[in-house]
Amino acid sequence: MGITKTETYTDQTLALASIFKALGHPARIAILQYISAQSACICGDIVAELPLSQASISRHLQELKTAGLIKGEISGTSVCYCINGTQFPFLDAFIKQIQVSNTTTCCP
Amino acid sequence: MGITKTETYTDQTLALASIFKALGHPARIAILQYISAQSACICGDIVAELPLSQASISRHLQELKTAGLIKGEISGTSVCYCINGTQFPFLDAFIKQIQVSNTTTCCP
DNA sequence: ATTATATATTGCAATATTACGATTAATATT
DNA sequence: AATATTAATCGTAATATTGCAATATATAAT
Repeated sequence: MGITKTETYTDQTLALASIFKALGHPARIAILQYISAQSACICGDIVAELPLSQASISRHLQELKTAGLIKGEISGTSVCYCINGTQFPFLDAFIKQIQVSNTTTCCP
Repeated sequence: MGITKTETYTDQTLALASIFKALGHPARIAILQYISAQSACICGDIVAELPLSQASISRHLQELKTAGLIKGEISGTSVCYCINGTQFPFLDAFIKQIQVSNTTTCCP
């Protein structure tokens, strides 16, 4: 029914899932890659770069911000977006944790 | 509109997004963690472990398998699931790539 | 062969996501 | 003050996801 029983999962599991969910769209991957590719941070020319409307980009940026993957600073009439690195070690740890078990034992 | 213009993104971007999307649900995170927590691989007692119906678990397992995150081997009447480690270095590389840019420069 | 067990698949219904156009809010420029 | 620019928000339509019940399939045990 499209409902997820959030109370039955640990906070960590829910947090991981929500961050990965934010990464689970090509537009948001592309936005992250674009922001990270510039040495300085970028404002609204992400709109010019991607084949999406300004409204759609804005929504994706909002989702990335909510997930804690980017920060946005208002500078005059434009907004400067940058990578927020705080969540990535968390993701990294999860990936490593899963990966390690793989190398030890698996199906015979 | 729920449509994603797949032709406008690179294959790599699409691949990353689809793997992250598969990770973007707490049930699937929990399934991965459960499989990896066991030293040997596990069959259908994932159903006993999580508060979801057998059908729902089956769907999630299918999605994880499609994303290349797990493998399933039939052994008699049960299926043995294991982590498929091939995709994780790919994810790891992406995360590192984004993270690096963060440390160099960001909003003043 | 029949029954039991384990997993997969299918067909819904409820909910969420995605994207767009239009509008709004806020700051800059003239 | 009037206009332009930038970004967020709202409303709407199309599509996808999620989860359950029911069913199907396949192997094991009796």
